[in-house]
Amino acid sequence: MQFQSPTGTLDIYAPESDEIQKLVVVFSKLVKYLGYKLILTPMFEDAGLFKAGAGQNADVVTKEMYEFEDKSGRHLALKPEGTASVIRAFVQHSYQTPFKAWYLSPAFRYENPQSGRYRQHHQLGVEVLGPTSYLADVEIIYLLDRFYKELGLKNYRLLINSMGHSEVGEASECRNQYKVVLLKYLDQRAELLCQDHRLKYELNPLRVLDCKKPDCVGALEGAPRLVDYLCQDCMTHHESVLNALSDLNIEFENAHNLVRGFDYYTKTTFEFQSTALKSSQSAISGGGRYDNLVANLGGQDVSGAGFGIGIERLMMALNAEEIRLDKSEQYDCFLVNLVTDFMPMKLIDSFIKAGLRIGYSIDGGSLKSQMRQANKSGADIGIIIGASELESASATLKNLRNSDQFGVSIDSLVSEASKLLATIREKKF
RNA sequence: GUGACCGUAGCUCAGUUGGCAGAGCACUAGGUUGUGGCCCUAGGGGUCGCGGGUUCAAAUCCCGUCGGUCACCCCA
Repeated sequence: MQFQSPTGTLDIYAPESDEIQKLVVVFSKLVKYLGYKLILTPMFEDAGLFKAGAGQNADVVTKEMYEFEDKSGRHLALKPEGTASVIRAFVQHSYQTPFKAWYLSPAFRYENPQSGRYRQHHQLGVEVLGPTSYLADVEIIYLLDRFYKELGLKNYRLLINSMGHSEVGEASECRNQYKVVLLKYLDQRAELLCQDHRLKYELNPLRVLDCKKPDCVGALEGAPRLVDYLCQDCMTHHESVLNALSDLNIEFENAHNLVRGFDYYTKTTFEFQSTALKSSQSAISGGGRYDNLVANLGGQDVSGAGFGIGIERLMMALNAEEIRLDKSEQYDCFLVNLVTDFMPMKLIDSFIKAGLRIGYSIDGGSLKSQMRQANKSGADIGIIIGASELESASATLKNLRNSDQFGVSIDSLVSEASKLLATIREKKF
């Protein structure tokens, strides 16, 4: 019986996994400079956590969540996004603020796969908990921009908006005031909206802003804009963020209709899009500020901000720009062993201790066959050990770039190999 | 959940009005004692996604199913 991976899931191996490894290393080094610590949280949580977090209006939670009961009837769900778990851990363990964490985590959503959309994908993300200042927003946006630049990504843009603030049941808050205005506007043009929203725009009028259908886009021309209804505090915050980004020479576009899918965002929301991607999923990261989320999940009144990067989408964007992150060959040296009772692991150990990557044929084979393997492996140096070499406690070192070869004693093999490698690389590169 | 297109060797694909399952690349082994890359020769590898139906005969036609790709909703 053969099995295959479930619909919408990916097996990722070299060379793609090499690039992902590299990308994670770049990211983890970068966030380390600003004090972020890695956090590992469970892949599944109480299903209620995500409902309380991302909200009842988020499709990701209401119709796309992998929910199940475990053997003792607990109602669990595979995490559809990264933030809720981190907040839950923060509250549960009473971590101190300012709290800065980064994560690498799979995320699961039961949706129909298409380009850039899978049932399991992977996210790199950060969360900053505690700070209320606009600087937190600026820092995480800076981080993303810096990250993309270090990867060599060029064709991307930053969309940014402010959602205002909105506490449960507080009609006076600026987002709620805007909602009333928008609703009034939509009421007058309901019949112009797309089929979907014509019926359900009242449920969550903000969602209509996000609609890409021509009907809705047309009906929204001249619609009131959220930024114009921000309260003083939200307005100042928003302007401070934008000014700081300008100061940092980080280009952005005001996206008055950018309303992200999770209910928890307040004030800043943003999205980075790849302009190199032709498919309809061009968002390569998204995030924002969430000042009520910690409290909503049972914690103190603690502000927060964070983002998630879709690794698969970032890979697509890198690919579209023809950026290869890890070009290195598999090995520096390749051991060709012709003596079946010579056990090579000791020799291999001495290469590893010297920091040299060494390949060898585990199952042996003819000289020709092992040389072919050496060639394919991309190694610069071949090390041949046969009966005659063993007799004289030596090995043959071969420069695979120009076919020169010479004998060296086993004792000096590692140092001679390093020396030869250095000369080859100096000439070649 | 909805819709369109597509499933033939590890990969990219050809396969005519239904008539013996193919190519290129990749892989393996050789090309005179122990030398890779180019070249030459040979070889291995396919229940034609799976199940049913029509037919003397199905990769080819019909139905179903699973998978993939892309799009909608929504999102990374």
